[in-house]
Amino acid sequence: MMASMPELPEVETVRRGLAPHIEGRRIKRLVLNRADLRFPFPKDFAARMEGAVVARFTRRAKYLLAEMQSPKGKPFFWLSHLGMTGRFMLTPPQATTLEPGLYAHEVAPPVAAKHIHVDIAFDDGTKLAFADPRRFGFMDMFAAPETGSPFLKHLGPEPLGNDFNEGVLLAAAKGRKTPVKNFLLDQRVVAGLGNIYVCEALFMAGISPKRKAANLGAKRVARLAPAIRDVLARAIEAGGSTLRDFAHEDGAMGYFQHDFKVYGREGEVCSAPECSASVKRMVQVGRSSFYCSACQK
DNA sequence: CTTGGGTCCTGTGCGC
DNA sequence: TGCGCACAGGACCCAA
Repeated sequence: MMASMPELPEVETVRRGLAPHIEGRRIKRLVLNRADLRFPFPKDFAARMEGAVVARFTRRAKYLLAEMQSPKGKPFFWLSHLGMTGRFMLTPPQATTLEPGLYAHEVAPPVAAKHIHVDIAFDDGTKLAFADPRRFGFMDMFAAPETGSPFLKHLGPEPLGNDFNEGVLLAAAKGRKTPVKNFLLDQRVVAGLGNIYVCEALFMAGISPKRKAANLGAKRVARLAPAIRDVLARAIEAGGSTLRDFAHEDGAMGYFQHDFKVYGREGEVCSAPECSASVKRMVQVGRSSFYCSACQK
């Protein structure tokens, strides 16, 4: 079993878990326990957040996006990125203790107090904390998405949305000399994939991570686009089941227990039927690629 | 425009 | 047993 890093499916699961608890609630108080995460918090972040209502809690790529309704000013957007180890922890109004792991995206021990960087209190008593030991996460604030934030400006299509298909992928791959692995990690091509799901999608599509994007060809792209969608959709389903499970047994929620086919399985026998090759690992763009050289061409 | 490399951060797990 | 180091990862930034 492997804890998974927050890529699109994990972020979506966090969104679904949190949305019903915070939508429509007003932030009474927000406390920053430090001035920065990966980047500094926006100027006057706490002051501008206080008093605002979370009108809608959405997602774009790996970003959580809250539409905030401010009584004293214009609506704005609050963006959060979980980085590698970022987690939101929710305490419902009646509860007295923080519930560590609730909506966390990975198997993790309780977070030390020193890693809790943001504390939010809502007007109904709901509390929300953001913890991130490695501080690869960050938050931002802006008036309009797409134009207002450097993080959203150049994002490609949502892989599960209507704007993503083989045609788009094929067009984007044209002339790209970079390996398909690097190509799919490029958020301008398709938004929300990370190292794990790129490895899995390429395995599912039978494509070598080393293949140049420009040399994919229509046939492989026709396998790749659905593979990307399938691998993400199934992971979201798995995340959804962890959300449902939590309602019945407390404690273990939000923990993904994905069964990856190649990721993290170096040396193991390939899971494809009839294939006896072993899963290989190599480094691309400074990150591990796991693949089966017999199945992926 | 494309591509590659450096940087940020810290807990974990390995080898010696 | 303890130390040092590679590794995990996303996204920005800069240079060529």
